[in-house]
Amino acid sequence: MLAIGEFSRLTHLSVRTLRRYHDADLLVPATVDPASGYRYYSVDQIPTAQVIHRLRELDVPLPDVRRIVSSADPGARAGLVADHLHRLESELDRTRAAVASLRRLLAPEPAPVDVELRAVPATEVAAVEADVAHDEVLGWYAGAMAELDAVVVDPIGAPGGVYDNALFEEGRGHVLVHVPTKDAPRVGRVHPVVLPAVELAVATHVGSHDDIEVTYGEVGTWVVTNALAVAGPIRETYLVGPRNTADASAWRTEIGWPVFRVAGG
Amino acid sequence: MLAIGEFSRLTHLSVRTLRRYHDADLLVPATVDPASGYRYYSVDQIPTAQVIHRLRELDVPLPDVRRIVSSADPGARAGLVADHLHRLESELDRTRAAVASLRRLLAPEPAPVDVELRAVPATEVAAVEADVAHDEVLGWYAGAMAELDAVVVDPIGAPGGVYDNALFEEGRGHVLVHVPTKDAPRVGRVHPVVLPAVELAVATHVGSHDDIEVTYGEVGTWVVTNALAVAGPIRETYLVGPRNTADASAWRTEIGWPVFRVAGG
DNA sequence: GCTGGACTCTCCCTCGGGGGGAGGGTGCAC
DNA sequence: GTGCACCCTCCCCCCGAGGGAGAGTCCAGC
Repeated sequence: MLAIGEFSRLTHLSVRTLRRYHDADLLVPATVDPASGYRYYSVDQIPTAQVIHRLRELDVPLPDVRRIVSSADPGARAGLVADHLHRLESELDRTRAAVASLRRLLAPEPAPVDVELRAVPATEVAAVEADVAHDEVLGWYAGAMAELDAVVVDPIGAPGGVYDNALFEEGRGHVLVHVPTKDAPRVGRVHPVVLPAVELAVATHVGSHDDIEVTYGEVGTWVVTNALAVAGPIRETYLVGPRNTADASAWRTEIGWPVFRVAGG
Repeated sequence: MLAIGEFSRLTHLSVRTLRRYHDADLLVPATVDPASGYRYYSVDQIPTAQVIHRLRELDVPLPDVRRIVSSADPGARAGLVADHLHRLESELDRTRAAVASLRRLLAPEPAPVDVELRAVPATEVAAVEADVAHDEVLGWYAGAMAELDAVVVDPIGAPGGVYDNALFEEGRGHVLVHVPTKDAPRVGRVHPVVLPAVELAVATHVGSHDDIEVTYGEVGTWVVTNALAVAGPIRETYLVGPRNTADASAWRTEIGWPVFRVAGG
């Protein structure tokens, strides 16, 4: 039996952290003296402590660590770990995107963006929609678009998306992806939707979506300087996207922001 | 002039977050109505908001973000950003190491480790020492070892290190790297040191240092099961290391833990 | 000019995974 | 039997974000 200080020395986890792990039911001492409250650990607990240490280095949340170390079945354990490695990978993607975008934002002279005002009539489309959290949008989008592609055989234009502002303001919001078609079917999640008529401030973003926010900013500036105000969910149209070419620099995304004229303008 | 809600819509930063950035002097509204306290932003602030957004996605701490966006000189700004990208890279290394180690920890049957007790006499060495934070050890080590290599021309053995336990328990501690030699010089940070005589529990770790903790655990278990206790800073000896071969799987690191016999043993 | 509703303000609580330190009880070698 | 290192619990702080209460403000429509 090892006192907490000695166990700390053997595992390179601080005494404080060991106590917290006890409180969190993550690494319970082999015995606890009921009179003094002293924690005593067994040498058998060293490997467990090491696994916990590594998982925490990967920022795995404590409840998930508990689930992993308390799962007896090595197969299930490997699965849980694999899940977290996937999460790390997607975080890595996010980091890569932010780095790329930052480079362009800090580049000496960003290319100017042309913004125009366009009246768009009400349009019937085949759509899939849901309430989605901000960091799940990419995954949800891939699934929804695949389903649309499978169901809609005669698209009459480029696919698009409609993104509620709450998605950005509150981290969660309504998202809709669509393909324009006559007689939209009603299969699975796919169903017909009529997108309402709006007046859009439209700009075309060229290249990867990593720095699409730059174009959003340009549109926003244009909208404000032209005495307009933003009035509804953002529309995007994927003129050229991953389904057309793997070369992200060739992608063309139309960004449309519903606007209305401010009284004072 | 844009009210906070509109600016939020244009930048995809939440209203809450914008207020916090104001409090933190990070993104100060162009004007604040002194009577009502209402914040009003200018469209010129959109690009700044976007840079901040990206930096935060990279987990750059707010004070550092402030330093970056408030530095007028683009050169200095690029330098600050580059520093953070370096930090991201080293975090990535840490993640890689933790993943590799985790894989080995969860591997079905880890190789057994031979531990032996060895009396080591007092030894004179040429050393470089400092108080270092845990996450700076690797960088400090590289510099110190390079200086030792440059100064010590006639090493009579493999280099080594002595690591205070506080390094692990409190995240900061005394570290010493050394090369055994006769008549150690006193040049720059290099100076002679006599390592005291100790009794060491010694094991040899084979392979990359990513999972050296596994061997530490084995030594710890051995120490305890042999009725010994840990008594001082850890010693490592780099029998075969990066200076000998780039093939990490061939590295051999001797781990020595000073011990003394427990009375009851 | 008034009213209603959307918008904004400040202030405090919560969360997660740690660290610092106070104040007091324990274990054990001498 | 005494000194001292060790251990205990408890509370506060940190960061960067979100939730919600309660009150004040802006402005379009009437």
